[in-house]
Amino acid sequence: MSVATVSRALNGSAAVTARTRERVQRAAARLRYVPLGAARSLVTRRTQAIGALLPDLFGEFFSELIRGIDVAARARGLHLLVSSSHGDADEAAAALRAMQGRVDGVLIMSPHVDAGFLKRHLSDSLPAVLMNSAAGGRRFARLNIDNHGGAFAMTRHLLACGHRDLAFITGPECNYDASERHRGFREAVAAARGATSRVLQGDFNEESGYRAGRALLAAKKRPDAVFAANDMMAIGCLSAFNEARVRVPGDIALAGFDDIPIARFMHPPLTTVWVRIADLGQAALERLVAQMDAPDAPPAGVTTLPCEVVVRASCGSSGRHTADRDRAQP
Amino acid sequence: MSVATVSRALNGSAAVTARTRERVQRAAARLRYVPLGAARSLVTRRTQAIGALLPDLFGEFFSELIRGIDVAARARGLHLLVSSSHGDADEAAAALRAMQGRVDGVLIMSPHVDAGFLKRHLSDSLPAVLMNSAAGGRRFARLNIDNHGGAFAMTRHLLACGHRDLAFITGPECNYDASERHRGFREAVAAARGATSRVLQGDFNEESGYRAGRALLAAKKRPDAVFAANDMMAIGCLSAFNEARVRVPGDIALAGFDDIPIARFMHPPLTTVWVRIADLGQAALERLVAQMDAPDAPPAGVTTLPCEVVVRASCGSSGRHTADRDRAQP
DNA sequence: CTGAAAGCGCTTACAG
DNA sequence: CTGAAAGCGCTTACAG
Repeated sequence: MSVATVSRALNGSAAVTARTRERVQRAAARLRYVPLGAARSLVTRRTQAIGALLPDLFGEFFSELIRGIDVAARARGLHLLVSSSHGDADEAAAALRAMQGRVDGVLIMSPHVDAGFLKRHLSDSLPAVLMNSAAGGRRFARLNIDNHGGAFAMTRHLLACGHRDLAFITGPECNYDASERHRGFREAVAAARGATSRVLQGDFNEESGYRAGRALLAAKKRPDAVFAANDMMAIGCLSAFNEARVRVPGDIALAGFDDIPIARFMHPPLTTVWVRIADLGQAALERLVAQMDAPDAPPAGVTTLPCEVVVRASCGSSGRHTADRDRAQP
Repeated sequence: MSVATVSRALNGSAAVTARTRERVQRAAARLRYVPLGAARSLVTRRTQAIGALLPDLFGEFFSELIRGIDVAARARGLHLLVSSSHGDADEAAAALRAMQGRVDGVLIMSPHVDAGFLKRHLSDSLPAVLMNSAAGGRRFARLNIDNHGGAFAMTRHLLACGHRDLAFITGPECNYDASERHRGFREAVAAARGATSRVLQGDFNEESGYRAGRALLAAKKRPDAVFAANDMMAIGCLSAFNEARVRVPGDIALAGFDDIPIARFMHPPLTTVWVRIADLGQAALERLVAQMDAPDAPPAGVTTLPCEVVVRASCGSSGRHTADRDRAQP
């Protein structure tokens, strides 16, 4: 039996008798034969792998995101190559270059990425989808969370609860999500009469939220409500308040962003903006696959995934309420 | 200039003049040429990639673990292929088979894996390292957390705090970490005079901890202390206690396991067992690389990483204390 | 130090 | 339906 026949049998070609296919499969199973990916890729020009370039892996946000990508990738028989934790643009560039020629497409989420960066480091022929990125232009498909809308809605919610003196804990500078969330906050405050606000710098980690919380407690006048640009910082901030016996929401209201799985288990359960993180990963992968299948199709443009305010106990009452414990796990 | 020379220049072969190398590199940069991984792999028999087979990706444990693996892999120029979320042994087997021929080695952490499974689905020639696995035998290197020792030490700590009526929330059945932690608890209780215990079934997710907490509150007699087999469940349990206005540690002490980054930000901060999760991933990768470099070396045996009880506020005082807020982030 | 040539293990027209 | 043969893009002895 020739290698050609074996190849056809294993790859499900129609031009093989059932008997032959079966014999081949049996033998392959017995010998635990697995075709060498490299050889196959060399001739098919497909690696059956996609790459994910991520900024970092701290916290539940990224485990959710990777999970969404992984599930969608496996459903399509694609392998997932991850690369993360690059502190600067050079490391991100190296990671991106190293992926080239090893993957059929890349998913990119990185604060260091802008149009020029991509032009320099990304082959024109490699399909790519940007997640939560300011850059993109016409060349790249983009998938964004509605950071601005979510932050705007949450700020409106805080105002509707009667809070007037608001504080915002920002994410890292130059981070697109962070700046969009900040913008949503700013605009909602500007549109409200009699509302004042202050801003504290954070970096999306718990520790920076904790520090911001301490700083707010030390201020001459404490705010009515604190809106942290993500849940991790809100949790850090909550920890500072709890430590100081400042009651939430009795003394200060507190809100986050992302609705990471743990948010509902806080004390008090955290009011936050629900982002379907895993869905973002999944949608991004599917967008990428579409691009890989039709490389000459027109660029896909920007898709924005909606967010939703999830009202729990940390902001005081506002009339509305969500029976959250009953909501299915994402 | 021949392709051979280009290849040598790009791969750092000594047999090339500096001038030639420079010309090649300049041209490669200008054309954004990246050697095709598949072709290179085919001839070198190295993919420069390693695979990580993980059971799931929920929560901070896995984001920490992947981070540790990723950092160590990048330091060695290796790509990281992840595969997770397989609900049963068949899916895990498919994932493992699909990786074969695409990676130079695999890191395996999966509750579905035992000696027979590995024998059936893993090529003899593929280096592999098992993390937190009961299986292994002589064929595989293993890297385990000292689950038993950590749980034993934590239970001793609870007893030293004066608690006598203990409850344990277990992890999923058939999970090695879970059963080892349970064993540590059981043995420490058995060795203590006058101590009683009860066990509640959990599955390592917050929700199951929450349910266990509710069940404990509904019991005729509440325990003095609850030891959850991981932090996620402890957090869920804490949420149930907080909701019911049961004070921790005033009314019931509570301890977890893993010391995920968020544990210290709970209210009260969670006493738990510190596991250097990222270090586990990193150590496993280094063990794997050693095996890849010396495939004929004798199998490495079992390494057990120590754990450490981190005393925070959730279990009441015991004399000892850890200045935890000051501990450097891992 | 450089080049010509073989060969890695597959897939896929092309014959038969 | 099956097989012989070319070729994918690299690396690496082997000559020169």
